[in-house]
Amino acid sequence: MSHEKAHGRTAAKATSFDIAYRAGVSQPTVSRALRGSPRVSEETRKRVLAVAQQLNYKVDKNASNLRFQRSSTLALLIFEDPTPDESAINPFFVSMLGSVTRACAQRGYDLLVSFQQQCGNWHEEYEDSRRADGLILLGYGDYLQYRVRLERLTEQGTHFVRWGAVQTGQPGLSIGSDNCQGGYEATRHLIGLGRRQLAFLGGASRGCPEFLDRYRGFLQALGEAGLPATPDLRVDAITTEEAGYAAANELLARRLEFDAIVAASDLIALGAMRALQEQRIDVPAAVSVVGFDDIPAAALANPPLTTIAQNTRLAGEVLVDTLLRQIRDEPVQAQVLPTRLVVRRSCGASALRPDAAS
Amino acid sequence: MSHEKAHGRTAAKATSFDIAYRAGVSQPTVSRALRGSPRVSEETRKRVLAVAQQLNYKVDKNASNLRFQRSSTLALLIFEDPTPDESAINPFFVSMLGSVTRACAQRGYDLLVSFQQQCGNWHEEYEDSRRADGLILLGYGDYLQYRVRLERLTEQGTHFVRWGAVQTGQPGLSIGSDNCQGGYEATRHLIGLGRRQLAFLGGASRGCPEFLDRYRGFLQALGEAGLPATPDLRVDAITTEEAGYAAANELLARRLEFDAIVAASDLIALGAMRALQEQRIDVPAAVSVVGFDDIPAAALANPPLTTIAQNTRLAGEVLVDTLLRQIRDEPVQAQVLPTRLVVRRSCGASALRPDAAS
DNA sequence: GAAGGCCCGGCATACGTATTCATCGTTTGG
DNA sequence: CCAAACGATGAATACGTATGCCGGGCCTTC
Repeated sequence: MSHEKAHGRTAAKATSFDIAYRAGVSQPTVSRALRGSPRVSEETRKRVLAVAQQLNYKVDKNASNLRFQRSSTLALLIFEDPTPDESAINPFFVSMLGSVTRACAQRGYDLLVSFQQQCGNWHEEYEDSRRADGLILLGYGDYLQYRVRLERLTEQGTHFVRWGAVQTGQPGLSIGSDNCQGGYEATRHLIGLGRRQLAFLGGASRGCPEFLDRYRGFLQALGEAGLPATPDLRVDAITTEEAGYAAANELLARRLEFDAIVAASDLIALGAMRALQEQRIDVPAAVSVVGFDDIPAAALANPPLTTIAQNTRLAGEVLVDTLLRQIRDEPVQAQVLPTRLVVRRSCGASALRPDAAS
Repeated sequence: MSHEKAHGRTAAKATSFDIAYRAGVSQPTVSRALRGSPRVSEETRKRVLAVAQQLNYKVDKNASNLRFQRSSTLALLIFEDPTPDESAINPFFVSMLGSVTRACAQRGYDLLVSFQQQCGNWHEEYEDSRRADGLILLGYGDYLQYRVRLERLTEQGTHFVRWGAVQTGQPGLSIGSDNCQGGYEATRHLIGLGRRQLAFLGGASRGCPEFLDRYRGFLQALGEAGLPATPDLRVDAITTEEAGYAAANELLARRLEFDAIVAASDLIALGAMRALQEQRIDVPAAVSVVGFDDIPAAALANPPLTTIAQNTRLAGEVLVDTLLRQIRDEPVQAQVLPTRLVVRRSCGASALRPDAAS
């Protein structure tokens, strides 16, 4: 009956030996009883469980993991371009983080989260030391040295999945949204609203394959509609609000006619809207704007931003499931997830004309 | 020289015994050499390190933790009111997450992240099973059952720190911003701009102590300026954009004069701005708005939102350091962190008159 | 009535590391 | 020249769990 609650601090955590002693059985029997082995009688199991609960016993994860040669933990590594403000995390990644976290929890895995500078020897730190059974890599890749690292990971037999553009020849396994489809849908929507002179903001110069795919979709939609692709209506930008602002101003400085902007990300789109509004250009009356990602700020913007939503919830689950399958040596494959057009006011769908909704 | 890189998958990870064998020493010597014990000669150490590097050896965290009876891991538990969209995480918590993550990494600790439903037996799951050495609790507390849990944690001797309002009589240790000071600064700023009829959006009915403190600061500033506190100019709201929108509409429905709104959080403020703009009420010309938290969307809003910034970077460090001290049984104490007024356009500082900046 | 099968549970051990204690060889002081 | 001190290393063991193997009862069956 003595609960061993010392004065303020519990003396020592109960072990399976303690349970065994009080239940009048051996330690292996305790282990079997708790793990539901059929080799222990129902009566004994009940007794053991009762004692375990009474002593507030919990299996020591370290010992258990050591025995099992695993960690029942996954690691989520988020790569970001070094930002001035360390706490400003790309909102899209945040959404993924929440989704991955929940997917892990549902499957009985813990999740280790780490933000990585582009440098550093992260590739050695996690699975090698058995802190995690596998890695989830999140980030727009700087494909120069990044790729080399991925190759080392595969060499070492590390289990990992990567979020990003699905390309052939990539080392390792990639899961990503159908960026091309997303860019296509966004563009087609604008064309359906009567827009004819479309600009694209978001770069390929840094080689971000996601943005490149979105641009491909943009071009495809233009082509299908018989509209010309004007190279000068495309401006480079990385995915920050400031870059979007600068890109839009650059676009304005070129003094070309345009009545719509497809931005490669919501942050770019928001920056662009700010630039337009500063110049008293009405969104959406004069220029329609569409973003990509559906970050929280998109819905809060003024006007609310039409955008292409990525299914982060599904993405998290697919990432985790794929990784777990890989860990269990089951067959796995790259996967492309569908996107969804979210119509809000920045494209002027209601103001212009309500057709062309698919 | 044989690297043991099998075909695609490394046969088995190297252990300290493998290193020992190849270096011609015993396993304990390897351990000592790697941990920098002075009891091993410099020559032996070099030999061991060389072999370890060659075999890509990493200390097995599970075994090491088992031996040390710790996990070198902290757990961050984020509590949220159940939201419809699971991936919509309160942006302020996200900022804290980033900060805590970095603070942990700097101190050699791993971070386990978990989002918690308000129910569930999380309090038993982490430290009891040695998955984490301590807990960081983040969330606006529902202080009904929440408090009971905290008391159980202290009873069990679990190490934890809580982010939130610092109150006497709280079980456990709390770190939080000076919410009262923040509310005071925000209000005084508005008064300094000539505003005289100030409304407050954000509830105390649900007993959120943070909001209550912000309201106290609001009242204090009003009192000092000799302005009356009109009870009807206060509307309840939880911290979502929708709640802010609803609260502002409720306020408008009361048909009272007001020329400024102090919102208990940025999300509430953004919702309120949306409601005002829908009614063609100009922000900041007709009504100044101030928020609280400085979430990313605040800067992106139109007009950009004046707000009270919490020092999340400092907060993360203090949380982690305090927790680590507590784990090491060093003396610790609750701490209140300063806030900072961030002036943007929603309060009309530039438009009205540029005085009263402190 | 004896042999075999089955059900339960205990004994021994392995997982990989870090520390305590003992050992062995060497150096130094008397 | 011997003893004591010292420095470097190895042997043994503990951390807590999970499982292979074995043994002891009890029931069944011929």
